[in-house]
Amino acid sequence: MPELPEVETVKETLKRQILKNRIIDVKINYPKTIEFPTVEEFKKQIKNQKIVDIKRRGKWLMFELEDYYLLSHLRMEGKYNIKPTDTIQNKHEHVIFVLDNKFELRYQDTRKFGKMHLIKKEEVYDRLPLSELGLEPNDENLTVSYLKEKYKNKNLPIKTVLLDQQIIVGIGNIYADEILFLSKINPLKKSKTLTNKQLQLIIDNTKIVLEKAIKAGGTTIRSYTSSEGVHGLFQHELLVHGKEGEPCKDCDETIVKIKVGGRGTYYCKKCQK
DNA sequence: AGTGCGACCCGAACGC
DNA sequence: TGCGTTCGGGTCGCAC
Repeated sequence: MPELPEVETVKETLKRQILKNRIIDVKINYPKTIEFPTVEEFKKQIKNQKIVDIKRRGKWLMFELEDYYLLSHLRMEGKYNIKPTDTIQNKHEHVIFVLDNKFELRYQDTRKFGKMHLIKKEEVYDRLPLSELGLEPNDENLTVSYLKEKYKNKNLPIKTVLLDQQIIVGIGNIYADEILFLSKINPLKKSKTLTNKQLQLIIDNTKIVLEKAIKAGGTTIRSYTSSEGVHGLFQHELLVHGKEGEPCKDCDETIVKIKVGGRGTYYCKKCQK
């Protein structure tokens, strides 16, 4: 389940592997992965493009090519494998980028939820999916007044708005629980009723949780070998998420699980009033 | 406009 | 080699 830290780790790993390689062909085994443009246009346009750089915006991986950006969202289970051309394809490798060095970059996604876009470089930030994204967690413009403005017309629980990628990018279901636990805020609390102090705590803890997870992703990533996938691991220490029935790390109260906006939500009733 | 929910997927976990 | 059902995760599209 890649969230921002996992995407960051994948980005760094791939940069060490495939920069400067040229895509000489692409095979698309599951066409619905390609969201834009059409599969035929996608194939035609990406052919013979060199991979110049790899970036990230929110949870989107951005392969910078010569004329295009290839945007790739891993959703829950997307990962990239780099394998020699003659390696048998496994059944979950849906998009195969044939490189000019006898290797292939293969997008593997068991759940088939991941999406790709191929967009002209000059347009990439001005059109979907990147145009609507909110601030990166480490953006200096992420302030209490920014959140106040964004939250003022919403009547939703803070847990729900933390997942809104149009406000802050990169927070997924797991990290949202962790951020609220550290901030001692009830996930059901309406976001527009939060105090300045609580909003500042959310900002601080968002940065802390995501940066810590990026570091953990960097240290636990499996190194690439020909038979192994390149993918982010999610192995850092979680405080509340998934801990239903276990004692709170702070007060020993039993962690409970509820649904907020349809999403499994874990919290401590005593610490997060 | 904001809000809620089903759809998209399939492996794992669960219930019997 | 048990089998059918439920769940979850991020995002979008649709209905209200």
